Amino acid sequence: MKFSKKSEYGLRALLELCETYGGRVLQRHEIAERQNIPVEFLEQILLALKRAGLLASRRGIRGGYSLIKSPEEITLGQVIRILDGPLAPISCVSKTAYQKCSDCPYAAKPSCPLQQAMGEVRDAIANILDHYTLSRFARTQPAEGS
Amino acid sequence: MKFSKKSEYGLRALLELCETYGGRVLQRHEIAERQNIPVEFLEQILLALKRAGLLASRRGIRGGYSLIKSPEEITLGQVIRILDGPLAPISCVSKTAYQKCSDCPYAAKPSCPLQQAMGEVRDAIANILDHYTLSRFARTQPAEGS
DNA sequence: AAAATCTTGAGCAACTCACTAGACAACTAT
DNA sequence: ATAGTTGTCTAGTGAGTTGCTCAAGATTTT
Repeated sequence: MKFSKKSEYGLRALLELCETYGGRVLQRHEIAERQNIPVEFLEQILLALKRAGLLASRRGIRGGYSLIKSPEEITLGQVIRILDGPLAPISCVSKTAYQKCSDCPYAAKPSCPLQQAMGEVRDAIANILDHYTLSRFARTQPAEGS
Repeated sequence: MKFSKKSEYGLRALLELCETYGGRVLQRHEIAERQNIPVEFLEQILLALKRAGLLASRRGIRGGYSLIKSPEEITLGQVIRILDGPLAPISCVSKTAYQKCSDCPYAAKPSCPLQQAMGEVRDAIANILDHYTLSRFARTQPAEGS
């Protein structure tokens, strides 16, 4: 039930991009250094987020990445689905990527115990992550005491 | 955020063992056939559940496996933790297997946005799975209509 | 003793994860 | 224009995990 470094890095990168939202662009190495992420790996992540429409980028000497959607409109659920795929713990309960399980003897029957239980889990996870906005996420500030 | 075949097979096997709880033992090939699980793989799973104290086994010609804890006392959370490890989506929020994240810049600070969000997810998952008993699980019967 | 079952441990192909490398495209300062 | 700096794309790779198989051994019943 782990979720990947890719999502973790992606969310941490967005934390940085939130701070400069509406202002200047950030270059990959700035984000990578501040968040301690391997720069080439980070790049793939930023590219994926760009293709999904969350980020814009500019090349060249004053280039970099910037958020183009408001942090209020982006949820952690969206980001994780972009980077990690569906949230559902097994694909027969996924709402975004449903797939009938082939080997389960209950697949044909009207109700499957596993589907019932995992459906509840899926809903609980989605309920949190799809309502957790990036702005709330970024607001959890590391109280810089010391 | 997937969880493994191992857990899925384990839970499906326990479904069978619930039905004969208090009665006769079940042999691995019986469970394997009914639930459509590769028999040698199933074996490893049953062994793990035995070592964890959920099952007893007997060798020899009238041998097999049987539940030794009441289905009321076993939760899906327990089973999944035995077979798949901790429920937490990242290890810095695990209650059963906590591990400080090494590369996160917030690790030293009093609060980490990721920890906050993932902690909520962990709690939600655990809250469902640690209260979902095997007996409730097995009660979700495939209404055999047809 | 023989047959059936569980037990243990090793092995393995396929896949995924986390990351790296390198060629290429675009922008911009001069 | 062009050199230099940045993002873009595609492919590759080593380590680890998943899902499963195989073979030899231990234990029980008949």
